[in-house]
Amino acid sequence: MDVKDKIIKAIQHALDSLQIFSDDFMPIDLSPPKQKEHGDLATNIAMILASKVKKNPRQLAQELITRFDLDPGIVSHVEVAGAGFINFTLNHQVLYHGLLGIIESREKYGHADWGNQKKTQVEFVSANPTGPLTIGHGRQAVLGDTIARLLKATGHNVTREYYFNDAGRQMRVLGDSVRYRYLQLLGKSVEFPDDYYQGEYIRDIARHIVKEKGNSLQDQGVDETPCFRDTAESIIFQDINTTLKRMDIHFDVYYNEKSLYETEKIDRVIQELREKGLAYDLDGAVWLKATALDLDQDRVIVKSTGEPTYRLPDIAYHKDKIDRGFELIIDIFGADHIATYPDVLAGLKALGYDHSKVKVLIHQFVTLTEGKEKIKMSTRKANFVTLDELMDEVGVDVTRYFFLNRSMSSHLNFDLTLAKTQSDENPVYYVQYAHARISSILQHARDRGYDPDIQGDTALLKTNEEIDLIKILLDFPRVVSDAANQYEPHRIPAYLENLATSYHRFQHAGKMDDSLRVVSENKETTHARLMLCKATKIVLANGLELLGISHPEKM
RNA sequence: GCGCCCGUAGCUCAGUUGGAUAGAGCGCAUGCCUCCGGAGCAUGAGGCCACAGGUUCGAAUCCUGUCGGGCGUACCA
Repeated sequence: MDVKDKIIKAIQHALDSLQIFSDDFMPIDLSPPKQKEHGDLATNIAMILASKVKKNPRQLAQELITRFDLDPGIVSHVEVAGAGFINFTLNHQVLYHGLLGIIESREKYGHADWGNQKKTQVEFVSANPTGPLTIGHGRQAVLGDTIARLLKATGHNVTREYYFNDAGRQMRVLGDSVRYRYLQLLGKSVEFPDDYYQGEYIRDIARHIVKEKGNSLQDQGVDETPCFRDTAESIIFQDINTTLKRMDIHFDVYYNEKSLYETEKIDRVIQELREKGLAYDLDGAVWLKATALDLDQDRVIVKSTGEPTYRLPDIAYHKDKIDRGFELIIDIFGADHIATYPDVLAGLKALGYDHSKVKVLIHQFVTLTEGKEKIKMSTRKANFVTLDELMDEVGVDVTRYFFLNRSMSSHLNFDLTLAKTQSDENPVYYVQYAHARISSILQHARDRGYDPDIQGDTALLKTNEEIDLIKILLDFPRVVSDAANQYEPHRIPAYLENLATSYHRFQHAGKMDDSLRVVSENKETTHARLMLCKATKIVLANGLELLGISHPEKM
């Protein structure tokens, strides 16, 4: 990576000596070109500056490269190409050196420390306990967990948090739904309301209550005994946590909205807003003067019934996050919450807080299809596929990979029949297979008397397949840092598939040509190639680890 | 009506923040192992990057408009 800095410095030097200064702060772009014929790194600087200094870009590029002072031990070749690109080819020594670095760093390879242990919170899932987690929640759960993993790997001090509310109207309806099922189980003929929770799990909870309490609650309304609601909540929450654990997702903090009331944080927010003239009364309700904060309409924060709307606790909650010292606060929401967060940010601004610490990531919905049928998901109507059902069907690794494979801003089309029938052709197996295959070849080498931990002469690695593979391995830290920095986990699977392809190609070469076999009579090449295998295995494992996906030794 | 997201191969999706000849997986066609894992490798067919303008050396990417789909636009969360 210092290699890149050295080249940028050389370019900067050349520009200085030509008396070219770009006054607007413009970083010099130096990135790997798409095609390998164009070298390892390329810059477009000559094309960008050409018009400013009134020169033809190619000519300017020529002038620049004659002024470069680069160690040939680092950059073996520089050329002007295309419309004025400057392409750099790295000396293989740089690659060999990097390869050794991977093996030394092991499970730390790809990790970085630019997060500076910044106190970071990732809030996700945050589903109220009204039913089992669905495929829709799954996308968010996996995204949130993986973003947390990426941030941790880049040196952030990460807290995973789950925010929930077990007090509102939803929970009352839930409790009453259970009560109705309970009465039905006791043989009462009561009609189950259409807009109540229809799911089978409600019956299960009711059965549980019958078992525990018999018919002793048959004359109790939902407001007279907390039993229906509390039992439902505790069973459902347990269920949610079991599902999350199954996906290897663990939260550090469960934050209950209720506590915001108990500690009077809600009241204080209203008071403070009033003092600043940013809240006012109208029609018996309390309004947030959002128009004074560049939003298009004012919003109710306390209803005329005296109950707050979701906005108020959300503002108080985010204020509390900042008060707890978080310097980076990541909220992961589904597209249905798109309208709510500007009010929350405006509220924070109104309270004098730095809302730029809050990053709101919106993921689009999962549209579920079965063949060509589109299924509308709704917890209330019991029209959903649970995450557990999905994992039963395709397994945890496939489930996680499926959600991570695509960018969160794109709508995810989930074809159930396809997921079931093609599960063993999922690209996740392709990546895992490469890892297992390496384990196997390392074992094979040991069986033949080789010690894979002996350091070989890396300079013997020089076929196209070997060099390409090393270059991809060395790109891993950049990919991880970019993925973390942009909150885009899907870059990791894309990278891993590419890496797996490159590895398979490398090992396959030995099938076509004996002199390219990894394990052979030639001790020197064998030791060198085993190092390449080991380094690849490390990167595959580290990458899969970041995704929360297993990296089996055997499949 | 207004706001956000999306429109790229038959299907599902990438596209390194504006770069060189637009990619992968699945599906389709054709090849490749007596020995390191065939859950693999190679080759091929398949594209008006939704459409129309604009910005510049250069646009799938940025701007404007149109069409199509999703989600919002609550004194629901």
